[in-house]
Amino acid sequence: MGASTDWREYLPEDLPKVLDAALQEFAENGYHGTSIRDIAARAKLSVPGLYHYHASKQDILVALVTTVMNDLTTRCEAALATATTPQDRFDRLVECLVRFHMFRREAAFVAASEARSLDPDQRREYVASRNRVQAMIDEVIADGHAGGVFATPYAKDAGRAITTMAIGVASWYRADGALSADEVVRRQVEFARGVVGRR
Amino acid sequence: MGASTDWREYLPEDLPKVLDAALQEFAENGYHGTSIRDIAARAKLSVPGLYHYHASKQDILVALVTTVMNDLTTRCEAALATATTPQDRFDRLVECLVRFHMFRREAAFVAASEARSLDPDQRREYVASRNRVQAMIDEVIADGHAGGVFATPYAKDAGRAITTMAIGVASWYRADGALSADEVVRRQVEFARGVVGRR
Amino acid sequence: MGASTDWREYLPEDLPKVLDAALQEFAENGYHGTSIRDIAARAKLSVPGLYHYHASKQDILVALVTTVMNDLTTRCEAALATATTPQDRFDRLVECLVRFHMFRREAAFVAASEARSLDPDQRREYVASRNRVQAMIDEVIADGHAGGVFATPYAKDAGRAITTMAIGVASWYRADGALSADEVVRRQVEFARGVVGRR
Amino acid sequence: MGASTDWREYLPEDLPKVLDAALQEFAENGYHGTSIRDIAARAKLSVPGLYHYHASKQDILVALVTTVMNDLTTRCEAALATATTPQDRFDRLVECLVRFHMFRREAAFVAASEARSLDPDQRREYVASRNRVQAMIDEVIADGHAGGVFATPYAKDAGRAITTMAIGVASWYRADGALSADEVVRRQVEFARGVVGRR
DNA sequence: AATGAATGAGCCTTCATTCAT
DNA sequence: AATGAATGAAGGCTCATTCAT
Repeated sequence: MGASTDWREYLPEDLPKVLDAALQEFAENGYHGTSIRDIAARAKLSVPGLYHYHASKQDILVALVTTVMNDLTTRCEAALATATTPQDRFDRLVECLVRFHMFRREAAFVAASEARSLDPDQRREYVASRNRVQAMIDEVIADGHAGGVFATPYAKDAGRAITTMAIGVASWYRADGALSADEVVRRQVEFARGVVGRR
Repeated sequence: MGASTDWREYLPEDLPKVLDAALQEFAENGYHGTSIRDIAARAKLSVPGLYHYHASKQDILVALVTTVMNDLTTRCEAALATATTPQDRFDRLVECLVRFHMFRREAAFVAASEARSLDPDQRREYVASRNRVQAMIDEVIADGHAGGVFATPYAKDAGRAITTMAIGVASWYRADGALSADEVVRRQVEFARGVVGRR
Repeated sequence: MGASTDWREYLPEDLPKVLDAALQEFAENGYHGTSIRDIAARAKLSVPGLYHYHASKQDILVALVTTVMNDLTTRCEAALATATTPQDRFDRLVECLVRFHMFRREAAFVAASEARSLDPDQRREYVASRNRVQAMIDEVIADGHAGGVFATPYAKDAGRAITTMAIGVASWYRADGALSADEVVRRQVEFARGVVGRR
Repeated sequence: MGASTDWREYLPEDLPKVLDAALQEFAENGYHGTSIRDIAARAKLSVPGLYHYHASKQDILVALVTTVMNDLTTRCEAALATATTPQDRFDRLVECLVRFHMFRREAAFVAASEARSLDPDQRREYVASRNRVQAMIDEVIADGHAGGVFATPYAKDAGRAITTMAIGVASWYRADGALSADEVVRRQVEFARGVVGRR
């Protein structure tokens, strides 16, 4: 399978059952609103059974966030890999961000909203990860501006606006919504293009 | 004081000390991550002293969210009140949303992120409130499109994208940042204009 | 009004409003199940307003129990005062006990059930009071047996059985029940006579 | 072991340690006067250790009351089972009631005095249970009256008086008292016989 | 005489976590 | 590998009581 298509493909998430259970619970009630017993119950495990897989509640959040961010980073890199023109790179990266927040809804949402519940060290790693993705889009926009393609000279602000929009998609998108996934993507990309402007 | 300028003015937030303390704590650690003792300590009160003012932890969150949403709604209505052309209405509403999320940062953030921690009834009220604001922007965009001013036919999607962006500002804006407040507003309005497009 | 009829007469209880409120609450929920706020609310007083009348919650219970026991003792003495024959003394004393537990239902019940919630000193006084009444009936029965009127040689056991029965009346008697008060009294006296036996 | 003697036999109560601890505490200080910490301490458990066995303080009371009432009901039925004549049935039932309140002193006392601390549903069940026992004695007395054995036509009132007396025994009986257990029983049965009268 | 505000101590319950079996 | 039993710490909340006004 070519790397150029990989980043668009979303198989049903295949998390270990503990992480899957934790993901659902964290998405619904937040990290602090979820007890280890809630997770164990959802995973159909006894509490000590759960500790067999993970050393602590924090450890579960870390595993989850790490998995999500790795997935996102890998896909973003793949999305950029095969594109050459700034416009192409921009379009693909935005599409990648949007798709990720559509098809990895809960995971993306939990990572974004529960990052603050991470212990300092892990939070730093998360932030670094986020920043890496943010840097990709900032750079693409700056390049596009330098290349006379994008109007906005505020690459960083525009980049932040665009990632914010993409993250927001995780809050409302449902697979069974009125629009097809591709149409949702198309519109979001169009909005993002509007943010950077044409020259 | 003219109603037309009111919505731009942000005096230092003047919450009762308990609500102020709760606001800071919720903003930093979330509703479930904050204990009633944390709030009492920050408010320099004993725990029962706190219960003298509020019947429960949930009650505090409700008071907070209600205050925020009333403030936001009132300002948005004021922002629209004196404007007539679609473009003007759009610009003012976006400016209003952005300013609110800049100068009522914590409150806006807490309302948005802890709505899920509200009891069902209060959550419904919050959602209704949110929807009222959302309807304002959707309508302005739809009007602008009908009037040949805005390019996008996707009023609802664009509206959602724009409020998402505005909410996002609450996550990073700091009064002591590099840009002046007015410059931040200017750029965000420009991005929002890009989302709906010119015709 | 002659002392000989006094002990049969029960005007509507005329307790100070705080004691009355406390009485109802203690009767319904017990001393430990009642909060000072419950009492204040029922008495339509603020909490400090209540402390204006009584130094403590315990103080209220003491006032209540003391009042009840004084009333009971006085009535029992009055009931015995005008009677001469053992049978007469027995009948009147039993009638007095029964009536008291009918018409001072809550008070008698609270005194009996919450004596254990009294501080040691007050508890001792209560017990002494109870014992005084108990001694009256025991003595009457013993006299009756010595005089060849009552069959039972177990004055103390019979006395205890009879007071127990009388106290029990407070648990079920209602002024609006099927039987007239006098009929209830008549039957209870008959049972008591059965306990001591005829000779 | 013959069913006919079973109901007279009282082995040392063999409650689970938590229930046993709760029983002693409730007997001494009442339900509301007892804290979960008191129970845990007496049971030599930590507080959460206690919650491993029971879901709540109320749950403990329910378990206790249910156990007591089942025991009482079973014994009363057994006591009646082998008797045929009204007098025999009466004697045995009274003996059974008295013995129960002697040898299950605390439990019987707690059930009777803390029924009001039960949640409404459980209270209803308790009352139903009590009523079942009450109905047994009422019926026996009524039968005896109909059969010309007992004088009293007031079966229900007499029944109530007798159960009241029996319950009262729980308040004062001590195994190390002056009288033998059998003598206590004998006297109480004699009193009860007096209440219903001979014909 | 009466009240709003306040508190130390304690309430029942649940937390994340561990350990013997 | 899996579970029942256990715990120190902390959760939200209420207690009886006091004091400034």
